Amino acid sequence: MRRIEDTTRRQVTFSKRRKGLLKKASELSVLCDAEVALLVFSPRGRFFHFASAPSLEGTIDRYISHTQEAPANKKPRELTVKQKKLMDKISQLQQQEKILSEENALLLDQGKVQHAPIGAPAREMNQNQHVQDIDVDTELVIGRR
Amino acid sequence: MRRIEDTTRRQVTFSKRRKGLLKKASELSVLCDAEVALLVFSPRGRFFHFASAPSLEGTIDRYISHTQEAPANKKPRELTVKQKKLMDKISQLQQQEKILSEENALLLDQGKVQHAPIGAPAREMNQNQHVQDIDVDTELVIGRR
DNA sequence: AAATCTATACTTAGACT
DNA sequence: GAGTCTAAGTATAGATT
Repeated sequence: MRRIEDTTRRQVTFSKRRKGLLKKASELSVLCDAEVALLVFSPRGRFFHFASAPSLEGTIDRYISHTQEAPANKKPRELTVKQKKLMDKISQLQQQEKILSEENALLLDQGKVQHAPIGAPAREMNQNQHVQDIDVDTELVIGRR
Repeated sequence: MRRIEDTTRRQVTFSKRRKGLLKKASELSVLCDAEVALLVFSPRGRFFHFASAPSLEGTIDRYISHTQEAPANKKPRELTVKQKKLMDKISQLQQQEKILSEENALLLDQGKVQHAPIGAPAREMNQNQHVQDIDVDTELVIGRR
């Protein structure tokens, strides 16, 4: 099976098979109670799709969630530099969050009890400021239309 | 055309038609030089897919870019699904951090207490549950483990 | 580009392994 | 669950409008 070289024949075949594929996708979802999403870009960039769920985005989101639950096959070597930066940012934020949580817990404790717990005061408060800001453009976050 | 009620028949049909659908998706992409992505969730949540492009996420990204109309809004053309997830996670963490910071400031002000030593385990601080946890695979984090 | 027609190839339900 | 077989139904290439 090869690409159809004749442009006219290819376009006609694309139209016919696309229609058939969409129909079969629909049938699978109905007969078998499956959630099906189909995305097709023509060679010239026109977009066609089918989604059995109320929205295509819904199924895409489900896929995204699904992949998050399967961490086993992820390889760090596939990551782009940008993604590394984002994950460093996450690490940093998680660290800050941990520090703030601990601090809050202690403050709450002090409020109830009359004195601070007798723990080793390892760090100072303004240690928080020492966490370097990683310059990730979080303006980009929106993403889901 | 209706859902097949008999469980065994439905499962067999799902298996057969799924295979046929994936094949036809592949054929369309090859014969007509189209970019095709197919996502299928079985009734029990198992995931199957086909992608003619190197990755399913690539086609999803193309769709996302495609739906982003306005050029006025500077949209990331190359935003991958992974990056989307990471940035969602960052948003979430930033939100949590803000909440914690405010709470912290409030506690300091109210109690007029000294800076607390850091390091005690955080307890009973998880009233912040209204921030929904986005399940990003932080196993991917590099160089922090 | 799309609709119709038709011969043929392909897919598939059901039964069985 | 997956592979095989087969009859019957379906999809589709090519021609035509």
